[in-house]
Order: sequence, then C-alpha cells, then structure tokens
Amino acid sequence: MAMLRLSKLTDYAVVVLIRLAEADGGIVQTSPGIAGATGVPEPTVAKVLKALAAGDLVISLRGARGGYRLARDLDAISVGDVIRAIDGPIALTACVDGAIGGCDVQDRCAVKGRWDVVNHAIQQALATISLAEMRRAAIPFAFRVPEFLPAITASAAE
Amino acid sequence: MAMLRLSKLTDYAVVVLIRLAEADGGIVQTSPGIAGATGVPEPTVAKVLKALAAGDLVISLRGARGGYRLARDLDAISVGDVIRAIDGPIALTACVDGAIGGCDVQDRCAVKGRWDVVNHAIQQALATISLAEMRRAAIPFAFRVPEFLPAITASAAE
DNA sequence: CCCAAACAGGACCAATCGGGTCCGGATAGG
DNA sequence: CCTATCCGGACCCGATTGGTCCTGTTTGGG
Repeated sequence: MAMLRLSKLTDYAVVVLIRLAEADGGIVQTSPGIAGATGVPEPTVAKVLKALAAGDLVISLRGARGGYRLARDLDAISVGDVIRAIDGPIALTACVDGAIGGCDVQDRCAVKGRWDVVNHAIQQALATISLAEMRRAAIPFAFRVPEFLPAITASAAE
Repeated sequence: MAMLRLSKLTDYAVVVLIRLAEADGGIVQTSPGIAGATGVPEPTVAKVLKALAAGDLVISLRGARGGYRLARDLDAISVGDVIRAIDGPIALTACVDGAIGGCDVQDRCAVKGRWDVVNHAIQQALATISLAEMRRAAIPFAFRVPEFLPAITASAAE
C-alpha cells in the first residue's frame, strides 16, 4: 500500500540512533539497555545495531562492559545512510540499471534507464535530511503541530 | 533489498501510459492491444488500466469498441501521480501520522511525525518529474547496449 | 586463571503483502 | 437482441520481511 517501504526496521534504527545520541559522550550502551529505554524488543534492537555497525554508523565495543557508540554525530548521518544500512542499496524496481535478471519483457521494455532519474532525485532528497533534523522535527509529544517544517523547505529546495 | 518498492506494477503503468500516448489523438486502445504492443501480460495490463482509470489518469470507454484513452498529456502526469494511482498514497511506514494501528510501541515511539519531513521531500521530488521527461530519458530500443548505457549519462544529466 | 557479559553472524520460522489470474456483472455498439 | 469490452470484485501463490534463537568469540572482572 505504501511505496516507501522503509520496512519498520529502519524506523527502529532511527529510534535507536537517536537514543544512542541522547546519552552520548563516549558512553557505550548495551542492546538490552537501549531496548528497555525505547520499548523495542531486545532481539530486534540487536539486529538493528548489527546492521548499523556494518554500515559504520555505530561503533561496537566487544567483550564485557561492551556495547555500542555513535560513530558520527547525528548531524553527519543522513536518512539515506540509515536506509542504506538497513534495507540495502536504494533502488527502484527490479528493472533498474543494475538489475541481475527477472524483467521478462526486456525486449519490449521501454523503461530501461528511465527510473534512474527518479531514483537520483529520491536519493538526493534522502541525503539532504539528517538525523539531527529528524530529531528536531520530533516534537516531545505535546508540542506536535502537524505541518511545521522550518528547516527543510529552505535547505531541500534544490 | 530495495526500499523504493514501486512494485513493478507501477513500472508497467508507465509503460502502458507511454504506449497510450504514442497512439493518442482520441484513439482508444484495448487492453489486449496494449498488452500485445508492450509485451506485458493482458490481465496485468487490465489491472493496471483499472487502477489508472480510478486515479483519473486515463479515461475508460465502456461497451463494444471501447477501450482506454489518456486523460491528460504526459507532460501533466507526474511520477507521483502514477505511484499514487497504483500503490496508493505515498507513505513511509505504518508509523506515519495517518497510520490506523499497528505500531505497538506508540507510547515510547519517539518518531511520531518524524518521517513526515522525509515523506514530504520525497513527494516533492516525485511531483517534479513528469512522464514526458521519463519518455525523453528512454532509449528507443536501437541504442540499447546491455551493460552499457552511454546515452543516459549524457542526455539525462541535462 | 576462570567466569560472566556482550557482540558477531549466522540459520530459521511465521506472517504479511504484493503479483498475477480469473470470474460474474454492467454497458454500449451492431 | 447479441456480442464485445470494461468493471469490480475474490482468489491463490510466491516473495519478502519481521522477529527469534543459537553458537561462537572477545573482553573485563573476581
């Protein structure tokens, strides 16, 4: 029903990353700790953290007293980075240029590289928004105003 | 694997719409006719056409000698329109502001309206690109080289 | 020196969703 | 009046995702 399937895992990733930022300063946090603080199930948190670590968005400290730490400031992490770390590379259909196989109507298919343009526009839009902006846009429940987006309209204009 | 799941049905929709435009001028085309011309299975074409008609992108003429006709010029149809007609409203997760129910951690969920910002940016990007532009970016079968798409990088970059 | 805590990296299962097909009903032309 | 064609469902199958678990491996503390 929705096209922007960021899969809910990505949503959790944002929650986890912001939680990680709120108690930053080099302080490592464990998976169960973050799970308890965010309400996300522990195994899921662990899975998300692993993907985030593989994408170099967080640093993992192994062993006892280990945990996770932000690799970069939230300002340096874009939404596209998170999506790419969780859901893999951002591509449109199976019909995109790098597709392996599956499009059975390739002979007639008139949309070979067509979506690349759209793809590029999306990626640029995603690269524009940082997690810091998303945290800023998150209103602590009480002050939420439906259509209030100060930062983006100016910066994402082009 | 891919986040921009425009589901392939949307891809077909673009093919069908462009096919519809190539023989426009008030000439109605039948589902099997379009299917034969594009290589897309007939039932799928019919399904796509229905969704397109429901989204007011094409006009359906019922009865014998009936068929489909473009409702607007390709220049007036954006990619977002097509996606919205096929995949429904463009939303990110089930966690978006208008979600009915499903997010079980709503109490702790710190990303209430956060994705709306990203969502808006995406929609704006999709509204910018028209089908006419996508047709322009398509290579007419002859210049198509399997692994090598020289024309796109040059012509679409502009 | 040994044990506990915590990450790594898989495999694995269940459920949801999308892709695709088909059928009866309505409608308009011949 | 008959036929061709669209309409609007329901329906099934496959794929993908969400979520869980288990077995190492590493590191700090007793």
